[in-house]
Amino acid sequence: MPLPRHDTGRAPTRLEGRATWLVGRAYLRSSGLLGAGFENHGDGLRSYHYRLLAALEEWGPASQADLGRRTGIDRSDVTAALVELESRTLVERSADPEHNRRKIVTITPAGVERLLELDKVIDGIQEEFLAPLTAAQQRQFIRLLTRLADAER
Amino acid sequence: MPLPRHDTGRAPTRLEGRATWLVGRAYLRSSGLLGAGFENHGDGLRSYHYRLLAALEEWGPASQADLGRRTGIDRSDVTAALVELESRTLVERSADPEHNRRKIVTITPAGVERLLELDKVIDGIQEEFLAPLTAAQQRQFIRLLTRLADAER
DNA sequence: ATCCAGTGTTGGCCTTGCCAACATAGCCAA
DNA sequence: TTGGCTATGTTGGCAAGGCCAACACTGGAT
Repeated sequence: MPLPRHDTGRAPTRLEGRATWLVGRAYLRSSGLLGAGFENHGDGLRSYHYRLLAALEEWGPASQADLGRRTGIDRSDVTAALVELESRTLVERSADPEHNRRKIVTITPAGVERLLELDKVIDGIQEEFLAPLTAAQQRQFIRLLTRLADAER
Repeated sequence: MPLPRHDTGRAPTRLEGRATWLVGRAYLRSSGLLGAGFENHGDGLRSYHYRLLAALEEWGPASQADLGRRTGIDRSDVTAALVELESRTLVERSADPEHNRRKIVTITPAGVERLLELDKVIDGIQEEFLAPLTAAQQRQFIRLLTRLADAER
């Protein structure tokens, strides 16, 4: 999958030291590893699918709108991803009996199974991604990163 | 300036703690801030333009192909960005006398000026981005990030 | 003289995150 | 009860960023 090159040459020094630049490069590596992981072991599923399966497994059945709100995925993208998941019987969609427009989405046993497989793959990628750091550094990195990721703006 | 929402709800817990997820969120925040900065003070220039100006200022005149190799930007995108920069007279392109097909790109005084302005904007964004961390944490974060960003794979 | 590698350009593709419009369903108030 | 408001799922599209392929050249190397 689209994995950036940056084959040759270093970036201009005014970029090299900047946090935003480094975060971009780290993200590039991260998403490269994830992309490769999904490609090799994901059977065509993408990160959206994983997120939705995880949400369903953790919070139980939900409407598509709820799913979108809680995962931060747009309604339209939720629809598309669920259609895909349903076609693989990893998920079931049924009409809400008390609200005919709404659909209740449920993860199937096969969906849970697939989710656990993906978990393993993704855990492996975490190790690979963090490999350049010692265990203590990894903990520290995640601590700092959490602060930054959750910041107000 | 596409800035993600994630209005409601936390992510599933299996995502929250993972480094790749956090890096993605941090990158989202980073690129959101950068996008806003370019939008407000960038006069329509984007990150490609900044990278090219920076490369030209730091390494001096270069051919487009060299520029692409050294900044990691695709040849075709280099062309498009340079056309834009040239139309604002931030850059000059002239035929290489000893290789008629090649073009030598040079940054103009106005280009340097614009670059320095953008530098200020981007420096401000660094502060904003790193604000949740103490100064010591910021140094540590950048150190760890550098290791991760530059890793082999 | 011929082939090959490099150069700039055009045009296209894919992915991720969005938004807008639509038809429909339920709800609340007047 | 009727009207309006909001919520829901769906379709279709858009934009930015990162790519690739093809093309017409140019200059060297063989």
